[in-house]
Amino acid sequence: MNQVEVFKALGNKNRLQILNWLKSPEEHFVDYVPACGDVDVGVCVGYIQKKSGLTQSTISEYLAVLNRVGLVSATRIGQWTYYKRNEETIAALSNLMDTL
Amino acid sequence: MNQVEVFKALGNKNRLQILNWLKSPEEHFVDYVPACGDVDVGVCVGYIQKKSGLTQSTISEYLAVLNRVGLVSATRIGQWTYYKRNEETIAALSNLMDTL
DNA sequence: AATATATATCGGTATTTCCCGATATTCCAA
DNA sequence: TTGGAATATCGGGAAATACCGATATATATT
Repeated sequence: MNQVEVFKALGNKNRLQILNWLKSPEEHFVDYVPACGDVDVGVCVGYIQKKSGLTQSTISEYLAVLNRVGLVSATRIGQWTYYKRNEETIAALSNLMDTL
Repeated sequence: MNQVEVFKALGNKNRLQILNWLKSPEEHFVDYVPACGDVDVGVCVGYIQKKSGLTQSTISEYLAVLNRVGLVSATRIGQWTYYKRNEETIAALSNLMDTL
């Protein structure tokens, strides 16, 4: 995990917001239904885009940033890409903060 | 504490480095001596500047940034300004990470 | 094959950040 | 009170980031 890059990714209110929304999709996304039955793959780009009010390209870019630094993971299913939090990285970062 | 601003402050390898050096000044700064007897006021700008290799103005600016977001605190004594980690903010951030 | 939908990528402008040199300010010492 | 030392602030060029619209790509439907 690249600390500096992770912090940069977190240094933006919209990305921070997205990360927060993804904590409880059912609460934040009206139309949300767990995508693959029992396997939770997260939330598709379109939902996040609508809720954010930013453009599709911007959100796609932001999700790519979060994905690149490992804060979320992506799953492509058909024409949708689902993003969900990568709790491992987030936990690792949390631990790292204790030794910052 | 402004999360976004704190993360921005942390999203720079030099500032992250400084914060790390300040964890154990006696270990990182050759000439370091606790400035005010038993009261630890931290490390003066000059020491940090020399170790970093960056210019005086840049370091002064970086320390101001860290100070503004509450990651360090400053104490002016005579012609020196001493900076030390603000463990309260750092701990608060660490806790906040758990609920990120 | 043609079309529609979801997402990614590209190109661009405005803003911010990085880091510098020069200058100002503050305090101390002679 | 003049000079020197430590730090802060100012002005700026280069690079990165924020966010957009337009276009490309991939998949699904007909």
